[in-house]
Amino acid sequence: MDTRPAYDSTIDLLRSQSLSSLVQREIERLILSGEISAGEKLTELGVAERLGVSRGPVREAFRGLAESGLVRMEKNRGVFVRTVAVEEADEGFAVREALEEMIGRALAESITEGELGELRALLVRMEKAAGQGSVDAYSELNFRFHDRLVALTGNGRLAGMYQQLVKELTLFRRQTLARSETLAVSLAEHREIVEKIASRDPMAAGRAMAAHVRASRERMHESRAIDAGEVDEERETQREEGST
Amino acid sequence: MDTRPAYDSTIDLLRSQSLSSLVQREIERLILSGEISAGEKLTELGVAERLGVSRGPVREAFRGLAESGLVRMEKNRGVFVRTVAVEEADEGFAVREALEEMIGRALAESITEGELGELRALLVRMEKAAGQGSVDAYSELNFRFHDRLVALTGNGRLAGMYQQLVKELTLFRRQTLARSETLAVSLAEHREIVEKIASRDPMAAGRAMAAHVRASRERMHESRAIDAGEVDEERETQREEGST
DNA sequence: TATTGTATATTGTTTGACAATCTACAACGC
DNA sequence: GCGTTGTAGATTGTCAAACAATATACAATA
Repeated sequence: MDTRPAYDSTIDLLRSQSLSSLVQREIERLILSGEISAGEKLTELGVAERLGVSRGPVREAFRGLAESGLVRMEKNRGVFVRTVAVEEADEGFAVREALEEMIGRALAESITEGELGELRALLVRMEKAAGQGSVDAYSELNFRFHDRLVALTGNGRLAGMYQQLVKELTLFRRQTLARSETLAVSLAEHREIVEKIASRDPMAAGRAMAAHVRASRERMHESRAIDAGEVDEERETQREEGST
Repeated sequence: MDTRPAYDSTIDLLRSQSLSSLVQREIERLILSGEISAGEKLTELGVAERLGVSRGPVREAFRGLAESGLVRMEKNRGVFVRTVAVEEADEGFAVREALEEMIGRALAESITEGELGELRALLVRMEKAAGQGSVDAYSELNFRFHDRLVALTGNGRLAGMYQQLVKELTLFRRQTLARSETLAVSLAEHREIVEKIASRDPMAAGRAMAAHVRASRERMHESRAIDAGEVDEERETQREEGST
């Protein structure tokens, strides 16, 4: 009865992964990609039918998502995709600043020439995307850049917390640097980061990372201010979120 | 706000909390208090009968606990209380160092005289406990001290991540500074922290916090080394963990 | 001794059931 | 008209029973 393309090799996957985990990951994907928007209510039956499973695994997935902060469960009312207020986003940015500073310091001491080359290759691609004003491509590379940095530290716990934070901030707004004017600025900051890491100066690298996060947060606030001005009568939760 | 013994008015609680949440919190308590020890296998039926509920809520609780990192789920094998290797604990300490540094910096800029008094009162009690060589009392106060610090930052996200980390480190070893000889050293570090925060020097306060975490990690390693020497033929997972 | 087979326990998932609660809406009284 | 009350329907929270799939322990076999 259920021959949809996306769920073909389900059998193989179920040999190693529980169905609940797959459901959880799928819902997470739907949320982070924006196919399910913030604030939206999720019904057990609705998700269960959409994915072709029963209520049980869906309930379990909900609990996992709630624990990771992507949804909010209200007893007898349902689960809602979490909405992140700007104040919460600021808190997240503050923590991220501390983590990125730590990443910068660590990498300045441990990075290899090969890894530096990898980062510089990413920079080249970011430069190209920025030159073309391609916000989507740049954002994707930007994400990859930071993800790679934290991975290079070799600290799994750090990477886990970092990604948890990024998910939340993604939830807040999927286009932090939506304006193509800011791409060049952002790119320069990334160059500075790589440069400081390459100089093997932990404090300088940490400062560059922290400064970048602070600047990102500022850009986020500016974007918000601009949007608020344009829309004027702003109804934040209902506004259409542009696709990426 | 919630000063009831524990299981007084279960009915009231169920009005606002789902049974799964309560089960999850109870299992978490059992784990962190050591009543369930690291590495132990938890069966759905066993926990369900122990708490007088059915398998469903227990499964959900397990998923929540797995997401928060306290248990590990292996498909078709069961859930196990997570064991934290020393390498993982080190990763945790590294992240905690970054977070505590952030806390120190923030508090140096925002703390009030009243809050400082509160911290100094805690220091007095810690001094007393250290003087009596009461490791248990000191550890408890130590925990309260740091918990209070992060709360004073007003950054909820930071507090959340911090507590998540502390839970994991608790899981690793419930007695980090088990040796009464180190209490005085630890106390001095805490005094230094309060002093630097009081001096309103963010960088100095951050450094004091970071240094304290590094020293704590060192003490943890020393304790381990001593234990290993005593036990010699060390079988880490089976060794008796001292109460508290 | 190593391998294979088998019994048992546990997990993973489904289904059905039902009480509790929320939500929306209609009926009612003022 | 407007606030209150009542009711119906939907959804959640929990339980229970069932069964396939898998893991584990142990016996049988080569």
